Amino acid sequence: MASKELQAVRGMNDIFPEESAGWQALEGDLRMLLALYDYGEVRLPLLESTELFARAIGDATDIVQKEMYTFADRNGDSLTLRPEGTAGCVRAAIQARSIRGQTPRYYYMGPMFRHERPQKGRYRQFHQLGVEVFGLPAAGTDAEVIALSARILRTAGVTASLQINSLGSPAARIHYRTLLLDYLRPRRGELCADCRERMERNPLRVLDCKVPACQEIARMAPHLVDHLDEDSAAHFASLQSLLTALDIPYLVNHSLVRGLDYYNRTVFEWVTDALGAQGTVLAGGRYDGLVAQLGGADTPAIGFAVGLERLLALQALQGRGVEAPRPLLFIGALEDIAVAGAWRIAERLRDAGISVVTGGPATFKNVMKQAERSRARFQALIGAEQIAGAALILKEQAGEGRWQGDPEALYEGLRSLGVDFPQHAPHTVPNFATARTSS
RNA sequence: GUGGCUGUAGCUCAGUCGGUAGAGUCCCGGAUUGUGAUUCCGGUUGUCGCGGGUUCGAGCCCCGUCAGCCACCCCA
Repeated sequence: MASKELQAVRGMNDIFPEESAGWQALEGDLRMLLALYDYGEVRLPLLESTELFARAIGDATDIVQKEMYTFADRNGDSLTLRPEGTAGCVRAAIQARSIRGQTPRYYYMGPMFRHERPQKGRYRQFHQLGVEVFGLPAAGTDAEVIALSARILRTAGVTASLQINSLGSPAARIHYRTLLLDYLRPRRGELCADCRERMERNPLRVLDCKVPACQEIARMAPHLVDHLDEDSAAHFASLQSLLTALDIPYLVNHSLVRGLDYYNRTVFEWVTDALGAQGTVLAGGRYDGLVAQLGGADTPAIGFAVGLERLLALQALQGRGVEAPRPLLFIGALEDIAVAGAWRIAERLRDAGISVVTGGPATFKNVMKQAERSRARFQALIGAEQIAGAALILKEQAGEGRWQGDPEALYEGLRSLGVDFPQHAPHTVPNFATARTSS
């Protein structure tokens, strides 16, 4: 009896080999870049206590208000699938006491979850690379973190533009907020309904409303950067001169305020108009108060996150595809009697690091079709004749290369056609690993 | 959470006024071939996204629902 076909949860995607090859290439490039800046990977739980996100991100934010996957554990605890990575990373750093007297640079890569309506560049399960630096308050750190973000985009081959702003100290922000409200209140009637709502919840958000009338009002509003505390103003000025020195072009966007409560001073975003409404590909900022707020020692920090789906989408748009890896050799058995011999040869070649895909037994024509479909660089067919001692033909599928000889000597045949050994070798180094293992 | 568009074969798509499920491609088996060709024969291409309703009769009309896409909101 046929039952209803099961399908993935809305907004959660399966990634098959044609695509995962591109993911792996990107992830590999990212890890290489992170090593250049001495970042170490932290692998964090996908699930945290709901309270962590409520405290870190802010009770009034959209993420906490309506976008979290929250449910009760069997013992009644409220748990939440992480909607972003910073909160969990800070919690982990505090818990491990890893930031006492240290200045670690961490990164993590993996899925995040937000219950929003899916659309282009926005999914309910999506993937981010996040980086966080602890214990370094100076603007030089901000500049280096932004330089890393620029290098990531450059290496990925995507073009986007950098926007920066400063939110100042929490006190300066509160002061500015009252100034802004004083400015907005007489013009309340000209604002859209959303913005009248924003005036109550988060007045800074009025500044980047898309409604023309609101933009008009926002353009004349007092600028946050004109009302920074002295230290934050100096910090921001220092950052700008460092970016200039590093040849990183940027634009100061006075309406860039970010959606999470924990930011202070530097905030930045790399944006593009190539992805429809989801233009932010990488974003982050400084969050000097969060570690203390979550119970750790007072520790400055800064970080950012890149959306991997958006990065890959931009790469695809800009023609930077990655071809799925193909096997080196196809070995096809023609008759049943040839299977054992063919499989044994395949295993021996794999011992030598050669990637081999097998096919058959089937008719000659169909084995040839399988060979073509395998996308292997070389093919060799083994039939009853070869088992009985006849020579085997090794040929290059898309080229002219040919070799003929004993099936047992296929290794030599491949070498004579210019194949280097091994193609794949294990990465683990036994001596090093055992020396460091303590448990 | 709100709105618009779209769901028919593995894939790309037709389907008229409501009247018996279509094309191309791909795939599988076979004949010829005897190191990827051509030709020929045969086969599956399907709960028309799902569930109701109207009707003698629904792929088509109505309601609901699910999914995808796009936009709002918001964000990576």
